[in-house]
Amino acid sequence: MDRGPAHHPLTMVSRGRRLPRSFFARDVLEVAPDLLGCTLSHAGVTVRITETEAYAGEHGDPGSHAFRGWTPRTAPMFGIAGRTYVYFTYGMHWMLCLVTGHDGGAQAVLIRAGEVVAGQDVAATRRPGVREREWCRGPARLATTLALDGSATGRDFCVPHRPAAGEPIDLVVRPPASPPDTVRIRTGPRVGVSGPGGDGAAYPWRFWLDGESSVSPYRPGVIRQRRRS
DNA sequence: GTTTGGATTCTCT
DNA sequence: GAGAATCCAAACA
Repeated sequence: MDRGPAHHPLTMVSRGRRLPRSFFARDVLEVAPDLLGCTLSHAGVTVRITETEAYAGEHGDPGSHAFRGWTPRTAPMFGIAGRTYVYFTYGMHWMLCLVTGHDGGAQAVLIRAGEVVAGQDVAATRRPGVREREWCRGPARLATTLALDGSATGRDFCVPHRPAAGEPIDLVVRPPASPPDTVRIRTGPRVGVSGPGGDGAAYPWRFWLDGESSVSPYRPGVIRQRRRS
């Protein structure tokens, strides 16, 4: 398969249009790198995606939440591609995943980092005292800057949605403003995944744009010692 | 019912 | 670099 810009899937999508479900209904290992450079808009802030991670779902990926099968929390991952899976972790952080692959395959792309390209004034109010470069440097920071939490999980972002007062705010994923920069895409082990799923040789499923300052630093997964009470 | 550990971030040294 | 913060989902008895 030719992965050059001329035959890149994103060249088939009009600028400014949201990415169609067919873009997400592909294997997660194709979608994750293709999302680099795309923009994500929610609640008045637009972020250009610079780092993603692929999670292959129920079968064959021990690092995925879906590895143990369907649970109420992971239910959105088992739905159709083009929906969100927003989950809570470490007692304080929300993270955004985009569901991909065939229906029920439980594949998802974790959006790890990005660069704010619009709505800087809004972002600044959500990240007071934080330097702009750090606003979306890490999945939980990105979710905070985009005002994403559990109310956004399971939402279909492939269809236009005009929210009424009090309804969730629309989420939109659009293709890059310029042709995809496939040359700069790098791969490596996933961040913070403990156990076999964090094996970079078996699962080099983290993708980022080389040279981007917003890309989060790599940390291997660790088993934390529980605090004594 | 209890226990365990987490796809992280922030602060302090 | 080390350690703390924080609470939920899932596993287990």
